[in-house]
Amino acid sequence: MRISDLSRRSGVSVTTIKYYLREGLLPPGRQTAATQAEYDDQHLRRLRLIRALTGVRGLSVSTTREVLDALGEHAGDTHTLLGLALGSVRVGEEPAGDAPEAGEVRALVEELGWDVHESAPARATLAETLSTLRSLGVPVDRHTLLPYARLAERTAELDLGQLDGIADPLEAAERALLLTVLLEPALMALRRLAQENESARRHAN
Amino acid sequence: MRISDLSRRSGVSVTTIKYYLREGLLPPGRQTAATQAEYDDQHLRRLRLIRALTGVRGLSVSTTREVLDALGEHAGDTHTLLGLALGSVRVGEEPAGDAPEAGEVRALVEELGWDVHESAPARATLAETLSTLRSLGVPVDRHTLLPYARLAERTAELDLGQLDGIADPLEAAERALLLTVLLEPALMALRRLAQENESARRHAN
DNA sequence: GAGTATTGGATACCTCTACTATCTATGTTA
DNA sequence: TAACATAGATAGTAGAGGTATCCAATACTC
Repeated sequence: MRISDLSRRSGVSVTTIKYYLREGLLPPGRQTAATQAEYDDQHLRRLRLIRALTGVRGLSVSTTREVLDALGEHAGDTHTLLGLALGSVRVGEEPAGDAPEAGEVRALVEELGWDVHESAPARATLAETLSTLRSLGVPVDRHTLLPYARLAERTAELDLGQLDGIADPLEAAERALLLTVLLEPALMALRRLAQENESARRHAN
Repeated sequence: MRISDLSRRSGVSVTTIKYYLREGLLPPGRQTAATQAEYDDQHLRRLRLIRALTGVRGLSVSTTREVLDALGEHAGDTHTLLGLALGSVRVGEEPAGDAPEAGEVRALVEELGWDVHESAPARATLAETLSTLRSLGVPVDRHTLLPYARLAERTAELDLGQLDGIADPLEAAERALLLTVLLEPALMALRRLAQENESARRHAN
């Protein structure tokens, strides 16, 4: 398959594909001559994945590259991979600009009895959200978050349940990534609809 | 309060405040002379809100403006307001580029017994996600989403429960907005941590 | 085997977003 | 009254995410 075929079958322009190649999102094709290279179904699949992550979820090109690199490196290690996706990716070490709420997040995690890495970026996200909401006068603390966390546990069970029975580790890793990242807007959309419904119910009384 | 005080107390530079004024994110101050205007605590509050929406949640300036406008217009109408936030805002009419999955989303909503607007943008988000995941070979349908939706119902109950006992309608509207939009990254962070925990549990067996 | 089209690779350019800087006429403050 | 702040206008900037063009080498088409 040449670049024009790849373009036609993916709906992505040749210049954009070249851009992705330059940016290292897409691995180079197999060179058959000085000005010719062969691409295969892996490339097509990767290209669709790129468009899904940048389009649906709005990941930046550089974040997408990190996620895809991690996918390749940790293909056998679904457990590690699950900690890597989303905007809060930061595969390497992060600055960790500690919010004062970090301790409260730790207490929450302890109360939940969760076994999660101390360095998980999601912890910082939680602390930052708590801090921001409080500065705006919204009273939230770990007791507010606890019931949400219990629901998150059940969500995670559903997520992991969907990976059962996938033998190929690369495929399992890729599916984990897709379910984690691409399902996010869908879950938020469901929440929005549920809020509307719940609001209607309450006003009906 | 003059613009420099507003800047100092909010941590936002004077030039950026001027930019927000120009863009209509921040209402103009009360003019006291040709080159002087007074700002008050409302402006400070609004400014903090702007930074929270654009910073934490990453909303664009134009989306933020739409959300804030909606906040003012529908202050008394929390029910309507709840349908407006997030990246999928689109307060006005949207193009509605129907995915073929729209019918499936309708069936799901019906099965759930939810009372939600036919035009809710979250429906399109769901349909688009289904479509994208399928094109990548992930088998998802409304039966997959149903248990997630049940959890979303319980999340929405928690959300709405936090608005109880707020008398002032503008305040209730603002809090609804904050909880809907700013809690999103936190909920996704909880899900990530829960996934990690669940993954660890399963591997321990 | 000639002529036309396509390709990989390099470089320049473009559009949009979110600011940032500068200028001017007017005000305020010490 | 001199130094400094302010509103409002206009222009400039940096980064992201492409897009367009050029070139020499190669591949199909007759």
